[in-house]
Amino acid sequence: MVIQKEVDRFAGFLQQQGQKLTSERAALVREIFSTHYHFEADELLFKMKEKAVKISRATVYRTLELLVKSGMVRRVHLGEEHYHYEHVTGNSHHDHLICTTCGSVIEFNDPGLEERQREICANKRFTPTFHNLQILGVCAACERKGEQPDAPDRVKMIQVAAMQLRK
Amino acid sequence: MVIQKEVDRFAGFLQQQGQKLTSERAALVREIFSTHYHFEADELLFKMKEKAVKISRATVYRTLELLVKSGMVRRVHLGEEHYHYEHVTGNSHHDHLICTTCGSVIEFNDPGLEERQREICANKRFTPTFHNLQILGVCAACERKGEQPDAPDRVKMIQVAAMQLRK
DNA sequence: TTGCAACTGAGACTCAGTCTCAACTGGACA
DNA sequence: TGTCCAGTTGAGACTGAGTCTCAGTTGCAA
Repeated sequence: MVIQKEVDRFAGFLQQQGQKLTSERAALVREIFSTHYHFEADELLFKMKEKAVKISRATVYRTLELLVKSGMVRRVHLGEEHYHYEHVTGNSHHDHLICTTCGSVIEFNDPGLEERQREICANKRFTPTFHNLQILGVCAACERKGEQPDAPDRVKMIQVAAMQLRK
Repeated sequence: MVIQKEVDRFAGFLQQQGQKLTSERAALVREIFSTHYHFEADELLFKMKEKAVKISRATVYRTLELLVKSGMVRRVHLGEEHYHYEHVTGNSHHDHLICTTCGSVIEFNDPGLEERQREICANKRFTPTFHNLQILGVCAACERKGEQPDAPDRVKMIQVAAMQLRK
């Protein structure tokens, strides 16, 4: 099973660091790699509570940090909000088109763009390690519907749920 | 004087909105357009206190919002931290190379890169309105010195100052 | 068993940014 | 002048994402 492979990969990383794979950490890895691609820390916390898996906020953040360290998860800024995370499958770096109307995120990878960036860095004698490109705009579906920009329902829902969790 | 031109431009925008140019707003515009290019809200607050100009945190944020609305200032993410702002002179859009060692920010504008992005959007039937590209890495000076990544002193200094301000 | 390091949850804390509200300002009008 | 009123201000409370602390738990090796 693909997800188990990711759990094992994480276990290997932890072992290297003299750390352990606990049931909480395994559950988080499974959740991250099974259902969603881009997610927020609070969203993850909410999903775990929903599934009656008892995990604290601190553990979620701690595990995300370890996953980022291991290279299995990446921290990204989507639009102007707080952090989002995305899991990394293989080595495929990609960038994001973000619809400001419905909040949907389209990923893309363009070798030409990457090559041009390398040239720019070379010209400026800058050694790049990572880059982050977001293009904000309106997706084809919203363009057709002619909808006005608004906070997407999914985001609102998660925010409300997260607030209730904290009480 | 160039700065006065910016103050007048902001006054014109405010008038359009049925709002007024107060001495606090003018002082903030002068500060923003006179000395620094990229700045943080707290850094601005600190500079105003240094100059014995009494302006509250709320007013700083309110004025920044108005400046962003007017198109004279842009909100950007540099690296992984909170918001930064930069003032917009003319229409020159640009992107950022961010040195993770010394924290310096190098701006660049590359028409080829912009063109490639437009092509990608066209392919995906996505209508772009704005984009945001940060390339993280090590600048030439730090590469020469062979320094280790660290939080830049300037940033630390501002953080300490901002904390003391809040007391 | 015991010792010990890694780990956990609960909740306090931090900090950038927002909101609220009473007080102030300055122009319009009587 | 006086007063009305919309726009603005500062002080400080509040919000929410993320971090830190600490006492209790777990699980492995000796």
